[in-house]
Amino acid sequence: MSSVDSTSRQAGTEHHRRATIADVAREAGVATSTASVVFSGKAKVAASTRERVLAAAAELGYAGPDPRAASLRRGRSGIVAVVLEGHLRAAFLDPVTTAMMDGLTDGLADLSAGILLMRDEPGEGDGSALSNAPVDAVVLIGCSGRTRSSLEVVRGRGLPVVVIEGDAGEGIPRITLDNTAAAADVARHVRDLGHSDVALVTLPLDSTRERGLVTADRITTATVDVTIHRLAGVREVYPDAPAYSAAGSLIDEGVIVGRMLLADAATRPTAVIAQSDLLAAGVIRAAEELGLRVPEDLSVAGFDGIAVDGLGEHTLTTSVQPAVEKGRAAGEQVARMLRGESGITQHLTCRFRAGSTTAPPPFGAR
Amino acid sequence: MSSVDSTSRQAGTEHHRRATIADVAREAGVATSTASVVFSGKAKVAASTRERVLAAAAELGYAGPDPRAASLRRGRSGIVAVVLEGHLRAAFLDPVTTAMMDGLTDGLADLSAGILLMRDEPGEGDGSALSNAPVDAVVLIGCSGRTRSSLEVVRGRGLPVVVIEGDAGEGIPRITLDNTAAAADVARHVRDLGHSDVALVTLPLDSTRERGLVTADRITTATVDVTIHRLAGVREVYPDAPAYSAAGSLIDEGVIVGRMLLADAATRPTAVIAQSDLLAAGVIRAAEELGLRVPEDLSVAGFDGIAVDGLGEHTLTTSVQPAVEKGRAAGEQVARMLRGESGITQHLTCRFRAGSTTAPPPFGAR
DNA sequence: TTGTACGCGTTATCAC
DNA sequence: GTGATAACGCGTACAA
Repeated sequence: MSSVDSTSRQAGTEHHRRATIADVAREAGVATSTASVVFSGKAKVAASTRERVLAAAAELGYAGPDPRAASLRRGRSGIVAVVLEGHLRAAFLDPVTTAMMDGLTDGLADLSAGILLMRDEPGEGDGSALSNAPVDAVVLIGCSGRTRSSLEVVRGRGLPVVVIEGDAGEGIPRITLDNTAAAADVARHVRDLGHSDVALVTLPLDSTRERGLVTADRITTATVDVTIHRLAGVREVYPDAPAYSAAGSLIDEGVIVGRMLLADAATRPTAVIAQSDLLAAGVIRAAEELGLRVPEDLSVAGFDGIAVDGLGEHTLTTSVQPAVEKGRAAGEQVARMLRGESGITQHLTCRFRAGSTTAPPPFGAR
Repeated sequence: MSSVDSTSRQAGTEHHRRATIADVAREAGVATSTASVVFSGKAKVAASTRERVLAAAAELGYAGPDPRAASLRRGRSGIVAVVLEGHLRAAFLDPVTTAMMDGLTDGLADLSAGILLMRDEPGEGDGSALSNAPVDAVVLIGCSGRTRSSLEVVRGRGLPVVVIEGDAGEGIPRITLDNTAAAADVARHVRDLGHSDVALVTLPLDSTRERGLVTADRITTATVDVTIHRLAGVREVYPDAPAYSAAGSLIDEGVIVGRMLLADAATRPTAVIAQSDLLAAGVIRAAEELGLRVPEDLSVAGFDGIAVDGLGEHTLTTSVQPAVEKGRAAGEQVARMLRGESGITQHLTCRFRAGSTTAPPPFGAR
């Protein structure tokens, strides 16, 4: 499947030893501190001196201060770790996560810090990569039980931490969403349209990601806060609506669960409220397969307010969560803490958006 | 939209100064070197001594060696930079990229290196973040003209570099795909089924991402290698097939271009060959909208071999590219170069997969 | 097995 | 504006 082809010289196999700033200074006939300042720009240097230093650097092939040494001296590496759970692929499959990462890069822009991707590996024993990584701060995403181990490591090192959508305990600033209230908003919209026969599609309840009917038992053992909160919100309006959990936030999962819900015309609901836009898109797909028109025959609502690739014409009725904002807020808190100020917990709110996928129930239904 | 809620103590605002390994050694009544060895495990230490050191560390709240100092001393930071072009969100929207990132983490696993995400920011002047980041090596992804600036910086610093799907010039190891041959395979399959009336949907030709008919002019000014090569492969079999470029590798783009191709029954092709699975999925969607059955009325082939979320029943006829392998190979080359060996350019090959979306042309259609 | 001493490459501080 | 000096915190020859 692969073939080795040509070799190539390794970059870095130069003469002997890489030039240091001291070498450059000597070559230029100035003090090392002066050379340093030329590169950092932290003080004024005569134009002529600067020239000489730069010339010497070019001469010696010196490409600027070694970041490792600079980190040690400054006590800052300019890197912020982002800890995700599970495979990176899974994390980035979720549009909400990627939007959030985008916001994070924005929020961190002032620091011009890089983002170090890390998985929260439960099996990794003590060390994990987090203990050896030269990072200035850590952002924990979706801190469920598993992320706790990462948290210990981080606190032990005394690094600033921000948690997005999760609870890391006392004293750790968080970025949270009003999931319950927002879900209730969606449910009220559906109720106000006249629907009384409603089914719910939830995100996974726990790390087993089991697909199927959500029973009272399963709710009490659920561990994923987002799922729990959004479910609670809808249940404020529809206390008895049946709920089915999906194995993930995927269109195809929505299709599968959608078929389960819609297959039997006798028990078919007039509206489906899904806990994510991807699931909602899947439900719509399932409905269309069955020849149902959305929203005429079936109303479908989602959650997140992302642009679903492949949804086509429809504008989903949904609750738009400030995904980019979440990331930005986290980035800003990190910046604050690095400045020595205290981190602030922020609650962000979602905004209901009425789309074209919900309408009054079909005439005659219920 | 957001509300400040509660403040919290900043982690890291401790007593006075963080304990160092020297403090721990003193407290434990051993030499610093002994304490160091206890943490690194690079030599044998008497169990009793180890205990004392660990106890002292716990006492002082010492959480292990400072990674910044360790990096300087070792000359390694344990971080590999991955340079993507454009917004992170856009990059991670592409399933191929995320799969590749997954492979990269695997390939880098031996090094237990972290991945530092960086954008190739053309506007960022000289420095960019790359010059100040304490990284051991760099992986450049999709090195088109723009990534050149990053490349300069990296070479200047003498860091090992690997380029995935791009050409960075002499002496830089690359990971490439046999795009042309693989595309030709797909085209031959379609031809062997009996299709002679075929249309192509291509990826963007250049950074303008213009959507529309691909003319000879546009091909000569195209800059995206992947697009050019895959197009060339198909044209080996169908030299005169009309091609339409999409504005990106998205299902919705496939839908748009698909409609353009299929709207008019008179000029409708019997098969569409798309340059990515997402585009193919969109074309299928467009076909189904128009009441065409796939593959009975229209054959559709893609490229990539990814699992398209939302494609439902169909198994796409496609060329499966070793996306994860690409990442893994890059990771392995980085590992090699860090070991002091020379980097090797690797050509990976795609594997044709016949799916359920292609079939002989409808009876009567010439 | 344990201890001593040096240097990794910078940058902050203070004099000049 | 420039120069000398002292850390930054650790790893590791080398000697004991």
